[in-house]
Amino acid sequence: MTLLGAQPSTIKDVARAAGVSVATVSRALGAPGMVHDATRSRVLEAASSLGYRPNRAARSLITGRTGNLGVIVPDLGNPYFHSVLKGAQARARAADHAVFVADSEEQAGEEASLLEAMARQVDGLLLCSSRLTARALARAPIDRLVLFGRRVHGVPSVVPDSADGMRQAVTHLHVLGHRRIAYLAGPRRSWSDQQRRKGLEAACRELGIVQSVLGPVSPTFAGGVEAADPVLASGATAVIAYNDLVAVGVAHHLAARGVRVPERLSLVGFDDIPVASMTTPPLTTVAVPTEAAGRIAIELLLDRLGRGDTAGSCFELPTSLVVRQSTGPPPTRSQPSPEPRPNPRSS
Amino acid sequence: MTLLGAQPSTIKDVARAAGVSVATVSRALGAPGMVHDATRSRVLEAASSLGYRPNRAARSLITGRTGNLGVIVPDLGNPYFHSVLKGAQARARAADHAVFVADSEEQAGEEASLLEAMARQVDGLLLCSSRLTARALARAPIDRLVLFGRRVHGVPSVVPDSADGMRQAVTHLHVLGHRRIAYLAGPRRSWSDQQRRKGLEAACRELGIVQSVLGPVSPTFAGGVEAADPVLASGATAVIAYNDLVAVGVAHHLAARGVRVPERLSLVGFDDIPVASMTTPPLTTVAVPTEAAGRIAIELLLDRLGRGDTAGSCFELPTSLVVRQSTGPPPTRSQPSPEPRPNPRSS
DNA sequence: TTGTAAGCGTTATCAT
DNA sequence: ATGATAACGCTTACAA
Repeated sequence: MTLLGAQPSTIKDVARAAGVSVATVSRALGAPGMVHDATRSRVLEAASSLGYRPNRAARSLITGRTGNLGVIVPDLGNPYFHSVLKGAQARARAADHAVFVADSEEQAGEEASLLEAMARQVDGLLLCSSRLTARALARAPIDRLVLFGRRVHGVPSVVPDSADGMRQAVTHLHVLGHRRIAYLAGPRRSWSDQQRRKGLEAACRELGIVQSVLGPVSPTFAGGVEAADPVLASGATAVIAYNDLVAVGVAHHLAARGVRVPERLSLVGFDDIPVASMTTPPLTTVAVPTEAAGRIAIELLLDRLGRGDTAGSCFELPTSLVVRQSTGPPPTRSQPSPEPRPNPRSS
Repeated sequence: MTLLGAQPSTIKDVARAAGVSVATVSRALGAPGMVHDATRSRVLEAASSLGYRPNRAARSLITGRTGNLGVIVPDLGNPYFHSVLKGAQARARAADHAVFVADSEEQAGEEASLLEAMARQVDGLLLCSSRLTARALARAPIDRLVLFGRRVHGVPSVVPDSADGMRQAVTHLHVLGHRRIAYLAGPRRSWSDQQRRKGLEAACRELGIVQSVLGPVSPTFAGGVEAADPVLASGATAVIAYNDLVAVGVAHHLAARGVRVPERLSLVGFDDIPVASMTTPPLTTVAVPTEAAGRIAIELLLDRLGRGDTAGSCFELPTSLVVRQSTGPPPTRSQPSPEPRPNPRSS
């Protein structure tokens, strides 16, 4: 038990207590193979009885390692990143590394400044959905980087296979009978959005589906609310949203107008964040294994710190369609749905 | 611009470039009043042209300060803590401190071990909704602690005024005409739950309202789903849930059974997490200024590091009722609502 | 106002 | 297998 106010004991104290030199203590702890078994157990006992904890600063000063990892996300309030963070944190802690977390507020400038500030305090950095240009990334003040949700030449990365997820979503809708699908696009510069568009086009071409792209909209609940009317006007019988937040926004506005989902319009989201299963009806969505992503990204980072031979590697995560209740067959002509109520937003 | 691969420059390099001793460089940066103006500007120029950044480990070794703060939350996946974290992170960064974050997975044991692990690496620690006993807290391996969401004698803390929030909620329901209210309680050991119960009892006694306490339930969406039927059976015309997650769970199950909110039952949540405004109908809830809480908690912590005279202080945050659409007048006898559909969970 | 030098706690190098 | 000792980069007495 740690006594309050007592000075933390140092390696010297342990050495004295065990009757050996500090070098031996250091070895007993760090390179167990280099000391006699008997000596080591004596040292270990002394250490634990004194409650000895190595001073990280001192260690860092000489090894050049901090034992810290950093994670930068565009928005700590976005549920999509929570489980990435959770996975990252868990994996890092298992490797006895602490995790710094910072929020770039969706701004490239802020991200760059964060990068600068953290570079010296961490052994490696995980950048989630980085807003930085490939150029800026290449001249980052730290080269032990791993990217999540973005692929940039020469930087190891973990990305969800969005294109395949999109293919699954489109196929699901096709099987249900939909022939006119709209995609509610996210930020134009978003790498994920580009992947989703590619997947959409490929799948629609293959299945002979008419697709239209709406947006881009803000990748938020509010963005979805605003897009609901245009979606309805587009004539599509099903809409795939850039992400769950947008889909939930669309569903919310549709409910307020008395438009039934999925009877009148089928709705698919992306990411499978917790709220997707809490709405009425629960949202059909393309799940991304974000917690695993966080774990794997840190794994990659730790690996890179060790041998550093994973420079350009890219780990592609499988995505999977979670079918809930926001998708169904398209409305039939013989069984028309009631007229939508007047738009509550313009009243 | 930072060149890749170049060794980071040290205080020695700066001293050489400026033609002064390392001590002068150190003072120019840390105690501007102790060096000649001309000298200082020469040093500053040299430092910036070399892109000098002090080595935190070396500084820490001598000052005993790390420049880091830690935040421990019970669950990184719980939206309630996200904005606390966000506020904390922002305030810390403004004070040039980095933030470690860790997830105790709702377990006191894990929290204690995290505390142990982080104690030496941070200057201070913010514990959110700590699961530790007052005893364990008192003998923590670090005494620069601030608590959020809990009040413990001798430890500075930031807490929402839940009792008052509860009073506002009860009053709101009373004005609408409700005379039988149920409270869906959270974890028995939760400090917040105890506050809410107190507020409930006081307000109900004052207003002459019949109250009943249901639960405790798990403070999650699933907990709410499970509690929905008992709530309905309780005969109350309005229910206040331990938190928004529970309220949303109740609403979800009620919707599936065809029970209308608020026509048949009024529903109030706690916390005002983002999902509260995304449901249909949007949730009436007691808002807690969590982001401000994070900022203030860090403020308190920084203050404590400086002079250390805020030992037992407690900052009580105002709460405010956000009236949305899940509350309304109680159903009248003359206008009975339709029978609920058979329970979908048992079909 | 400035310089010199002694440490901070650890690991790593070189002896033994 | 073990010990003595020099670094690591910085702050801070103490001297000048």
